[in-house]
Amino acid sequence: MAEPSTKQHLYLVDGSSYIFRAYHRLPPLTDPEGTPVGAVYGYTTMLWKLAADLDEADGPTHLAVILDAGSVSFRNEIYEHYKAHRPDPPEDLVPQFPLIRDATRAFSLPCIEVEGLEADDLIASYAREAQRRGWDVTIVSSDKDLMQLLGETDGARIDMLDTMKNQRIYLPEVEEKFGVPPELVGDVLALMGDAVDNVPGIYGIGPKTASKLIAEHGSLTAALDSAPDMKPSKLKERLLEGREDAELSKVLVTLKEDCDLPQPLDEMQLGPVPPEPLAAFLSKHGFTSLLKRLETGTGSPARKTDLNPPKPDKAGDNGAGDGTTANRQPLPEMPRIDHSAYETVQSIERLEHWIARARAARLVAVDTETTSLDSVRADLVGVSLALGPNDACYIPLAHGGDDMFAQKPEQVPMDRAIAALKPLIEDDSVLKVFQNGKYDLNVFARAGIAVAPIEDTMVISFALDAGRGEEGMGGGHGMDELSERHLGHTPIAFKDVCGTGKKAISFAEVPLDDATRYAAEDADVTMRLYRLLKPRLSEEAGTRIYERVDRPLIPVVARMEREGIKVDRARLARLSEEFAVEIGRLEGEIHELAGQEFTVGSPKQLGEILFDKLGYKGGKKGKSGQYSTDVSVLERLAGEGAPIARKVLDWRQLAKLKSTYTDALQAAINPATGRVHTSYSLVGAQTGRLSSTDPNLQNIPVRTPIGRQIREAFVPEAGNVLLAADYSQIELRLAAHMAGVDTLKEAFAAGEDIHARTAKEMFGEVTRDTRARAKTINFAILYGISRWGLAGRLEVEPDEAQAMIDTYFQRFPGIQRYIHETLESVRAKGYSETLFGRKTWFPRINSKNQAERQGSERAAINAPIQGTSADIIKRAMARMLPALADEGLTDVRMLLQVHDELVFELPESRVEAATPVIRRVMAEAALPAVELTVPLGVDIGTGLSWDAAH
DNA sequence: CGGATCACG
DNA sequence: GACGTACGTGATCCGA
Repeated sequence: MAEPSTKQHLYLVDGSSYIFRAYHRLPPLTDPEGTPVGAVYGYTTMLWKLAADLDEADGPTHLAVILDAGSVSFRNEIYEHYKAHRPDPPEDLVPQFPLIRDATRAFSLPCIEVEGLEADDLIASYAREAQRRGWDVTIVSSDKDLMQLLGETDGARIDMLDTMKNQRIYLPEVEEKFGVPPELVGDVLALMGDAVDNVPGIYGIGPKTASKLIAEHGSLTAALDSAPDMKPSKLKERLLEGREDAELSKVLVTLKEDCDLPQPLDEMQLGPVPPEPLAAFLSKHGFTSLLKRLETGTGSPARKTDLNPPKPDKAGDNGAGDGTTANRQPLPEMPRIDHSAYETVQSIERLEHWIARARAARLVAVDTETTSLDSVRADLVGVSLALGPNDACYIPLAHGGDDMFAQKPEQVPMDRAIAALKPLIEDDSVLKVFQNGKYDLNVFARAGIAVAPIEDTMVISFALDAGRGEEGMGGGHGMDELSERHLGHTPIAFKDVCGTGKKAISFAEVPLDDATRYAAEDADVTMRLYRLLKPRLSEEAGTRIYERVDRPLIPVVARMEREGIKVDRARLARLSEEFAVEIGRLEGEIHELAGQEFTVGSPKQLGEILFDKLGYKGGKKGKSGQYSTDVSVLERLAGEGAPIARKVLDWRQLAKLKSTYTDALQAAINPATGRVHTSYSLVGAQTGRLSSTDPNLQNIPVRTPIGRQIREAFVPEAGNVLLAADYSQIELRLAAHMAGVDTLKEAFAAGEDIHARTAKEMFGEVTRDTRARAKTINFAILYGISRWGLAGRLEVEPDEAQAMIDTYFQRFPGIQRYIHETLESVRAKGYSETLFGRKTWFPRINSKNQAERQGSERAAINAPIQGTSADIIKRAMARMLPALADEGLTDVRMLLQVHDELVFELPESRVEAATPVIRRVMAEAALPAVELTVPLGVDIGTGLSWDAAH
């Protein structure tokens, strides 16, 4: 081996870690074919710069790219959880992994990966080998694990280069970050752990403590050995308890420096880059500025002798499905979205053609375009259909606006199109796939079309992935998010087509070519999502909840939205006025007491008035540095004789009622129906509950007399009544069943007052006070109790609260076991389950962050109970109208759902007949799937307002 | 646009 | 080095 005349300098590029960082720092570019290439572009420019540094003083003479191969390494044999909790890479990054290899080949650079070895290990081994030969080495990465390698041996130096920050990393930088020299970095890492790689470290020891300990004792072993002699402290306990974790972690973070080297160092020599494959690559992905530079030779990259000839490129055809790589979630074989493949259907003949094809396929994705987000007000503008990837069309129906004299584009007349589509959309042998089908059902309903049968990708996603969102990755079920996550594709944004804010235009004004790209793409994406998600239902046990609970509910909830509920506008207006007068009066008094005018609605100003100006005691600032002025604080001040506090409380109540209810509800009345139509979200709450928006009719006041006046404004049509049916204590009943608490089950069976019974068990006697406390404790149990939380609510010391919890567990054996078993199961599986099989995911259940973890634990205790209750009322809703119809009660309308309550409107004459049916359907809603060991009680009332029906 | 507050189950 | 104590929602207002 001849000694080189000048010093050799090997650059080792940590390709895998680079691409993750580039992805997050660069905008989401796509190439001409629609493949996301933002990270690849960053990677390409980096290689360009490195290769161009060939003749620089400290530049590379040799260069190789090292990649991770696969997701399992020898470290998993040592520790099965290693890197186990890494979120899957973002979907628009996945197709870029194979392109990294393409880019490297385009530069004719060696690209090295070995199954079972991480890039870090290969880098370490190559670096040491080069160092032995007396070469300098630069590791192009910013991975802290690699900092262990830095330093100089026999004049051969290893350093790092962070190209993103354009920063050299050497001993001072390591010292600054870890407070120790490179050879001790591994020891620090072993103590502190690494949440991203799931290296445990020692629980409760962070970077600060870890580097302090290692710096002080000189090594991990010495630090651990020192523990027994330390004076008693949390740290001492943690060190003693965590010794094994730390030793395991040390093994995990130690780099393997003696890997077999698949390609000799000499072959990594860098020379001028041959322009040919590079030009082809740059042009394919639309990197035009680099292409221009290559052609003009300005700053052209260097090249190396061609030892790694590019192979024929197959992966590039699809950008996905290249199963060779860290691509752990291979995309299905679908061609990329191609907007030019879509058809604009402008004649009845073409429409008939598409309808015939859809019939033959028996499966079609459908999407409607309208004038409004409010499905009950929306007018139909067009319909899109998709039969398969890129096989989609858009049928414009009302483009050109409603100006009768304006020039309108050629389109099938609305009535002819509706007449042609109706038989297809109503055909029970053709499955219609929607994304959020409830919306389209309402739109079609207004056009006189009753859609069935349907599938809904949004609802399927919810059955599979509720709660699954993690840091940096959305967990929603909207089309754009699903497309990003599952297809790696960003659909055209609505705002790019219609604009936003004042300049926004109606979809009816969008030119047909833009409209077609947008609308047909939505149907296309929906069909693609369906193909991907539907098979997962059976693979991941989602079929039961989807088919038996959520899917049947879609048309039922759509119908409830269309029904709406009548509100008495005059009554609300009167209330608004009364509230306004009272608010004005209180405001004057508050200003008087404060000695100045200020914005009463500003918690910031109020806090300063109360605690700084007026000098009341006990002001507590939160982390925003602001005094808290919430009810509990103001109640306390009022009790301590601060007259202003009571007035502010009254002011707040009225201001809330006026702005959120009396004013807003009047504005929400649909002029066409004279009723208020809420929109329910089927995927809003992670537990499976519905949520209600625009307006929210699930939080109409009920707890105070003044608030209940608002309920009085919810009324039936003349000759009708409102009927409210609610489950009594359903969550406590379910808890008694699920935890198998005999005492509670017996009490429910006997129809006892459950809080009173709890009081008797807990305190020996039932008084107003003990019953109230028992009620609080019952709820605390459902929500995942902590002694401090309960102490705060009951205004007792944490010790006393703990004693009550102990008593509760003792009196109601089963509860503690339920909590323990639920948590164990969620920790192991990652999700909780309801009695009907609904999953809720808890990605933070094993978090190292205590607050985060405990939060997840409380939610996980509650989710099966709240979720089972939601399943039950949903089943009742799906059965309700058919059950009533069976009794000839076709004029009962189901209007609202408020978690454990259903509200109906019906002719007064029907109350007697309907009441037992409603009661039976609700009480038996769990059957036959689940046989509960407690009865479900249902309270029913009727009246001429929602308030009176209670 | 986030925080504070408060309406509901 | 800390931390923040009850589950699940949505609407409104203030103020940066």
